[in-house]
Amino acid sequence: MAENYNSNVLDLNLGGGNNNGGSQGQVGQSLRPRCPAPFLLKTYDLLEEGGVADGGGGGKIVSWNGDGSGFVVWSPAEFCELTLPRYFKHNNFSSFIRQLNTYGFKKISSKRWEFKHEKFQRGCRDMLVEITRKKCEPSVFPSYLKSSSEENATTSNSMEENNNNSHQLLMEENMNLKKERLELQMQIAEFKSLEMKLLECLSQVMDNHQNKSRRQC
Amino acid sequence: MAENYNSNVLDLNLGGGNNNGGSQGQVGQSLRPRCPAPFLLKTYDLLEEGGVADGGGGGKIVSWNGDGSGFVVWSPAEFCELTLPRYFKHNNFSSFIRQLNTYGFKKISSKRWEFKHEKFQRGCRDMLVEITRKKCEPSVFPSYLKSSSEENATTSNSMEENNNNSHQLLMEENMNLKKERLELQMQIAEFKSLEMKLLECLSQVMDNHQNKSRRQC
DNA sequence: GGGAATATTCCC
DNA sequence: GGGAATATTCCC
Repeated sequence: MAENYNSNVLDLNLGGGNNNGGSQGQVGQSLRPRCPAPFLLKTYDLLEEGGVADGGGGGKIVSWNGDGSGFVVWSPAEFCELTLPRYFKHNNFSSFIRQLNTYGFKKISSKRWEFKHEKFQRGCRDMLVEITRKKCEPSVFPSYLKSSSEENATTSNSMEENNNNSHQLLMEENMNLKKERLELQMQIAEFKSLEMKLLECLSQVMDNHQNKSRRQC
Repeated sequence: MAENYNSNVLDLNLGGGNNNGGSQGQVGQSLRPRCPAPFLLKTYDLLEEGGVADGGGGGKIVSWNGDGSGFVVWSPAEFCELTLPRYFKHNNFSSFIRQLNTYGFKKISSKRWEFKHEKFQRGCRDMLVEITRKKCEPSVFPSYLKSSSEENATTSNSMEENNNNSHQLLMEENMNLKKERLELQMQIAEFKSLEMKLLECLSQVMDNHQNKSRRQC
């Protein structure tokens, strides 16, 4: 039994905020949260417990796959009805899938509901801390931000009434630019910290190398 | 009875996304959502129903205030235990309060849990659509950003002639921001190339190291 | 799959 | 009270 999660889908205090990182730019791979996201812990524990052992019919509802490198939802219907509500505040398969995607899991079979994540493996609960939510890292900016940089031409026709409007637009663009600037500055901060770490690493490796060479003389 | 919301706190499909506005920049008050936020509807309906009529002891749990201009949670404990879970996915008073604040309600008594919102009144369910989530409209930027955005605040007194002037200033600031952006982007490009070189260097050193070790065996 | 809105939680 | 992270939902 695992009534430790949601008794009645209430009394739960694991849900939202995670004391991860606070307000620190949080560099891609560098800073590591202290504890895994609640979603990951719940999903892991749910597997350790077999979802709910069995759905009454004797068949498994959900389990690790053969080599523990992923997991399979054998019975989506029972999974939704019996398993999900005991761990989460819903019983929708799609919400569960949405979370899997958010954390970078991949569906690896078209024939059954099997999912994998490099850092989500049987016996490796400690590794969960390595899994982070996908953030929009590569092209940092929301789609609506991209436009503003190129189309400020404002094909103004009716100048009169266009005044207020264009002012509004300018203000908006301005705001977006500032937001963008902040994001760029944060990226730069991250690069700086990354560079520092790389240099440190390099110097350690070289030190290490030298020491060994010396010892062998 | 109002088991129409959360039977077992599940089966609920009203929760999250609201088909309001789509992806349209959504300027302050202009675009009006077609339907009120789920939170507002639930809170309104919960009042129409008296929370759960009474808590068994005969006393009201929650109700409109005298003139219907606000509402009072008479018994927070019962409200959490009995009312909240029937309408929401939780039983935490603080989460309920957080939502009230998000939608701009005000606590109007230090002696009891009474809340008001101009557009939240008994008999005016249609008015709920006017209530919007507080977004970070006024000072969009995190505190540490404010500096630059306010330096040009132009404490506008003489509105008339200030129009053109502020427009001019905005354009200028805009231009500067774009220039700045370009510079930041170039810095980032450099960092990327630097990172690449460092990583390459590191890998060479390590290769080198390995080879030597091997040779010395 | 993933963007984006709302909901819930945690923390100041 | 409100900022910000995670969760849940809706929609493309």
